[in-house]
Amino acid sequence: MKFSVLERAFYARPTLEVAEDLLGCLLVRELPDGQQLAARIVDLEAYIGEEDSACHASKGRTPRTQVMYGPPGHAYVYLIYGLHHLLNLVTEEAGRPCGVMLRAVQPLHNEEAMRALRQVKGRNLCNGPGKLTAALAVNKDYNQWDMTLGEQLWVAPRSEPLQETIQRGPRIGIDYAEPEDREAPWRFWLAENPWRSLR
DNA sequence: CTCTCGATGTTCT
DNA sequence: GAACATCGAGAGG
Repeated sequence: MKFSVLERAFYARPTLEVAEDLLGCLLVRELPDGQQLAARIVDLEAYIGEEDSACHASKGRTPRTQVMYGPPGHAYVYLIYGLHHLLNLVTEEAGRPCGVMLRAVQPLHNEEAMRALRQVKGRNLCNGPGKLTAALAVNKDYNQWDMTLGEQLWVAPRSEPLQETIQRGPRIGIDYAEPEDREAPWRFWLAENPWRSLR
């Protein structure tokens, strides 16, 4: 199976545009043993710059947020609650700290291998931001990874036009943010897709 | 089905 | 020392 690669120009656009266009695209993972896994992106959230109080970069440039200030098309992976890795894709031009966090994916290719990595039944496999990283063996070693290389971890364009309609609403789990940012409809998902995140 | 709670490590105060 | 872009187990309805 050969998957093509979204190039850097795709990510170097306004974050909300990138977020919408990423829905239905394929997150592709190549394991050390050569196995390829692929899953459709069905649920995600945008985090938009220092002025977005929900964005990690709202605290400014730190060792942790450094990668968001770098060029687009790189991965921002961090550990949350000491347990779960979350995967973001850096967007917009270098110097502007923005990104998209992946919340849920739908297994498309080699689901058995994902189940081997994460032993659960049903849609529990990857319908949450911490679940999908486990199912695809993504951890903080992939922080700053260049997603345009087309090796180990990358995103491929939609294999066919979107059938589902796109829905949007407020982001999840950001109670600490300012009300206007908490309410901003910067989460996008595919309507009625059973693989989307539960919350 | 719902709710509550504990786990665990990094970051920032 | 608190907070954290979460998850799963266990209790109860």
